[in-house]
Amino acid sequence: MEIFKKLRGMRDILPEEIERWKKIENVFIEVSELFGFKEIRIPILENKYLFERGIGSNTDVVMKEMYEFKDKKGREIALRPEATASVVRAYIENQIYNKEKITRFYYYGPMFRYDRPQKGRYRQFYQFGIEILGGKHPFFDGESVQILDIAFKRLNIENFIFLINSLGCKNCKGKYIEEIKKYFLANINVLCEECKIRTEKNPLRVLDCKNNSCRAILNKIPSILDFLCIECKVHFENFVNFLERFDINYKINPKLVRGLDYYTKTVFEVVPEKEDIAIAGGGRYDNLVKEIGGPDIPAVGFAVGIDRIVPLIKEKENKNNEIIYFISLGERAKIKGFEIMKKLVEERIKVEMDYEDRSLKEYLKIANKTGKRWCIILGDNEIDRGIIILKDMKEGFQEEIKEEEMIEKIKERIK
RNA sequence: GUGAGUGUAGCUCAGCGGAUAGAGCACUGGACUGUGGCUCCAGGUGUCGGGGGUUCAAAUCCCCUCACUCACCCCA
Repeated sequence: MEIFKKLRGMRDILPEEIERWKKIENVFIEVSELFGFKEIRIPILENKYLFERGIGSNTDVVMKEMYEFKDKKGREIALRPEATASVVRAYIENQIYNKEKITRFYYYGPMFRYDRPQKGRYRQFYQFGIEILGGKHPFFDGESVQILDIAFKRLNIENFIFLINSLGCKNCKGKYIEEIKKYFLANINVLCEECKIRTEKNPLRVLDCKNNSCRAILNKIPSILDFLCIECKVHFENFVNFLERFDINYKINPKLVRGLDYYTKTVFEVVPEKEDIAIAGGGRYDNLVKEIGGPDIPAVGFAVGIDRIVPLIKEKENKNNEIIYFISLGERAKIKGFEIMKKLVEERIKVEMDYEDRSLKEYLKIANKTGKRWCIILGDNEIDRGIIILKDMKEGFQEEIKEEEMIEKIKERIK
């Protein structure tokens, strides 16, 4: 018999880990909602060209990491590699810009990229993200960063830093690209193979190449920050001032470019200190809405990699100890026991029962091993006397409780 | 897509040409008949990832393949 195994890059998240996931999700949802964000749920499948147009057809994400296929009618479909393009599509399709000036969305769900799996990287991974549509003021950028900062701190993640940069608008970004392209062409023989291609297709990407010979010539390259037009420059300064004013731990990195084409002006990444894996990333995308067929509307947002946050959360509480383990001995006790169990459930008390015929000793072993603190023991003796036994596994203490007083007493004890 | 490492009991691993493949933990039963954890005793733990080759002899060496892990690329 063939044993089926999960697909490469996929994973099962088991109950003992779920508590941490839920905690993280809830913190991000809560903080976002406090800032007036509303949830949007978008499809996992989209027209493949939405991503090509939105993210950029020369990006790695689109070129080699997209799960794509044809459906039964031959339509070109892709599993979303990220959510921004979909959110913007929904924003345009539902004409939300006609309903409000500023739209604040948050989303949460699985994304798919056909990557080689490794630490903190999966083919199905989970992102929480926000998008603010309709605002061009740098404080919207600041707000995004602020939400991340508050959420991470609430999760007791302390040692992280925001790497920030500005890519400028269409004009200054374009001028800068021209400039560095000329420079790279002049030094083309020094560049690695990859970067020779990048010089043609996406010169910005050469900036964060880790190859030594490429890095050597990058030292002499002008900073993009010196190419910003007045508007972009002021925008960036205001953004930085915001970070200063609100005590955000940040560092300007003029080489930070990011792999998605739609970014303009502000870009940022959150990196835990002493690690070079980004746990969140985002920035402004003032041209994207127009690019995929909507009106000319500026926007900013971020995405957090939940898979990468989970290992940073320490606590691992055992939630099992709040479930009462109901031990019923014999057939009579099973029926009577289920009656009692139902009453407990109606009172919102967590309880579980094992209906197999086991000895009391075995039941207690199981309770102990699975970390239960409380057991209810019910056998013929107890039924005849109209009582139940409530046992505290932790203290090794047990008491007889009259059935009529049961709910009240149990609530009191297990509180 | 490129490179490196690892696949042996349910788990963590040892064994690295030689006999019937081992340890700890976990598991099952008993000492203890309706009272767990501690202790002691007894016991299954196995296609040695899969296929092929070399050899008198392969878990061990070689080739192929698959899976996992890590790194590069890129990203969350």
